[in-house]
Amino acid sequence: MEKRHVPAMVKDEQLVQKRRDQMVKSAVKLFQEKGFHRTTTREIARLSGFSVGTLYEYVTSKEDILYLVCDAVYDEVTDRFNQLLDQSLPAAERFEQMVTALFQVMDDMQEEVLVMYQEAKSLPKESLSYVLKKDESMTANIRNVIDECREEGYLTMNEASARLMAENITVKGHMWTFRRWSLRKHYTLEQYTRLQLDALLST
Amino acid sequence: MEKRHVPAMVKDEQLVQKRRDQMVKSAVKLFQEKGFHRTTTREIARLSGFSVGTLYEYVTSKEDILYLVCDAVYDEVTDRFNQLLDQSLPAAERFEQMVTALFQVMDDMQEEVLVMYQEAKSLPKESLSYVLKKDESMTANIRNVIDECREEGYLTMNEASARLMAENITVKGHMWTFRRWSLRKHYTLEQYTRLQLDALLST
Amino acid sequence: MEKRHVPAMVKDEQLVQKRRDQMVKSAVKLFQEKGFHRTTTREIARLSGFSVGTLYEYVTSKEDILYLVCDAVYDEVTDRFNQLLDQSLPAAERFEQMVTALFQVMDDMQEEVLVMYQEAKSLPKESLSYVLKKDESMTANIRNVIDECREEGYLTMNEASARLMAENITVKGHMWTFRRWSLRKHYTLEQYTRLQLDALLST
Amino acid sequence: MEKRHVPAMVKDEQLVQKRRDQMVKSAVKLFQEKGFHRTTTREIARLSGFSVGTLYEYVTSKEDILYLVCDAVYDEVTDRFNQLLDQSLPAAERFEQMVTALFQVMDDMQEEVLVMYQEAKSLPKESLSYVLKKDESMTANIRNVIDECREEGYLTMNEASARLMAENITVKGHMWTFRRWSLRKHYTLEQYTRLQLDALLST
DNA sequence: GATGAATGAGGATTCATTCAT
DNA sequence: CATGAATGAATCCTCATTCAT
Repeated sequence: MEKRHVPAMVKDEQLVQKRRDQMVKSAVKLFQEKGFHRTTTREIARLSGFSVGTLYEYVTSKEDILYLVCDAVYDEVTDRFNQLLDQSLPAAERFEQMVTALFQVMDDMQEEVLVMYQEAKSLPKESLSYVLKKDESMTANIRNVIDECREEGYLTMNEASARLMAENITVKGHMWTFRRWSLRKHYTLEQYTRLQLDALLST
Repeated sequence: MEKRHVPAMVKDEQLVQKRRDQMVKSAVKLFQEKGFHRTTTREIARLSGFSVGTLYEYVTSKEDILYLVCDAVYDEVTDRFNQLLDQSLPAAERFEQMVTALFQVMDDMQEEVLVMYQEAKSLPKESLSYVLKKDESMTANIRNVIDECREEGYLTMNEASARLMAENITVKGHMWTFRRWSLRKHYTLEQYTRLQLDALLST
Repeated sequence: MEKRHVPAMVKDEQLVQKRRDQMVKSAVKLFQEKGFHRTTTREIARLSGFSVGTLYEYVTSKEDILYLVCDAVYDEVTDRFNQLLDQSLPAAERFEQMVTALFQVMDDMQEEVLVMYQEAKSLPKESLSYVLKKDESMTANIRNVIDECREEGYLTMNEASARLMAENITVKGHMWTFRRWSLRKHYTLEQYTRLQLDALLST
Repeated sequence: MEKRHVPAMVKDEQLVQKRRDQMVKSAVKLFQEKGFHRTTTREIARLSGFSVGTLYEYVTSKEDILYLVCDAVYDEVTDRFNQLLDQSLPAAERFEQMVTALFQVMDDMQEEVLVMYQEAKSLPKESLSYVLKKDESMTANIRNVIDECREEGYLTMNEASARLMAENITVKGHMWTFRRWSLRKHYTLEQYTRLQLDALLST
């Protein structure tokens, strides 16, 4: 999936990457505290360690920053998730591992995921659909594991159920972040993972 | 649960209710299109059929409007949900009915629920916790049905699982609205309901 | 000096007078607390015990109220002042009595005088010059006493000095209100009066 | 006396000073014409030669501007006053010189002093008391000259009378501005000064 | 005569974006 | 490349005044 190109005035690619990383880091923190709309470009620049003028050398608009944030968060989520997966395991363990990994990543990246969840709607249409595609691709990965489990006979369910299970797992991951005000009161991550696995596998 | 009092300049309670209803209706529409922050008080007033000045006779701030929206949406969700429930059914049917009812309400009130979901975070702290309490109480209702099913032996699971199931059902309801871009492509409401029920009951 | 006519919708002259008295009383209190510009017509109406609508039955604009306030204050100042004067006294005593009376009235009507002093500048031109005329007439009264004292040989000074002495006395009266933050720290009204009399008469 | 710090967004201190000088100059003119409340920030910005946005780079609120005006006026009054004083003169001349200097400054800075006089009450409490302190310090300066004259035997009066004389002189200075509508009709500055000196010294 | 709901022009303030240095 | 001062459109909210009941 090709990324949406975000034009920069500065040519040095390395520098562009570095500055944008700083911006994303600051933006995540600020968006989390005050939301996208209540955060000013000045604040993002200041926290990033440079001036507004500089910020606009690396980005065309405030919305670009939000896009970069969403993009970066999704990339890191995907990376971490993939790193936790071990392709060689047998079906039963693959499934458990996959869910555990997903929830672990969501736990590690709570703030970032939450920000993306709550602010993505402010993206311009095109960027939004790019982000949704990333989500779909993540769900597709989950779906793959499910399908492999089905092929190995570990899970028995039809097409439609498998697809929905993938969606359900994605959402169960997300809800660990967006309903944390409720869930953390009653479960640790391990308990949450265990119980959701039980529910999914109807033990 | 006591509502947060929203002061009005106008004394006539009937009129206050009427005008606020108009405002809420307009606000839902506009918030859905452009989000809370991109919607102006003028637009809300115009769409409601009166002037900004009048709007501020019924509300203290823009945030009040958001609060009224969230409050109204939750009230209607709860009302409709309760109206669809039939206390006299046997356990198995009660459970199905409850889930079906919830999803039905979510489907009927997609826009409203979605707006509340996406904009509630812009509420001032106090109003936000009021809204969260409403959510908790809704989940508690679901939990009650689950507990009755457990008492009747229709469902067997421990405390922790029951609690989580309630949360899961709530979220499965919500996700029908916030993931509709994905779910509608593959399922009708009926299919979605059937499949989620199957998943919940591990048929 | 003919008063500026302030038109009213209501015909009953008695009622007009009564309502305006209420308004003036409320307005003085509010103007003193928050100044003319920060006081709203709604507040004046409420404190007067009737509605904004009613207020505008007795007055054409907010500025009218300020005019009524200034007018009323000046009238009462003049009344009280005159009542304290005893025309039959000999020169020396007349002078002391006049100054004492003036200061006494200023002390009694601090708030009112201060409000008039600080807000009169917000009057429309015409009303302002009416108020200034009242001030001139008050100073002229003082001047008369001075002139009588000169005629009786109690005071010896030329025309220009006499005129200025009248202005000085007027201002010494006013300053007891507008510099009260400083003067009250060091003098009682009696001390202030005594010392100013000494200064005027160069004892 | 430490000034109240007025924060600016712009870092360049020189520029801040320059822009604030422009603002103060424009504000004095506008406040004089229409008063603080009837003057808009836009007008001040326009007359200063920049935009509203720029204005708010140098000031936090409209009240800040009023504070800057009062502060600047008092500083200039004090400066000019001190420059006109000659410490080396003998008592009698010192006194005359001081009063003459004060009245001269008041005459030179009529508009500014008047504005400060009429609008200071709109300052927030803290700024107001700062301005009052400046006034006290000015009066204290006058008092010093009086005390020196007493020590040199040129003036004989007790403590309380000396203090009041200082207040009286201050007010006689101010009244040349706030009663100019009356005083200018009858006196030139020189006449006014001469007559007030006579009155003070009971010639 | 009294009421108070409705109006909308007006005002203070913010902030994304630009551009000269 | 970096800076940060300048811009002004946009936005929330207020309040004097009106007018239908």
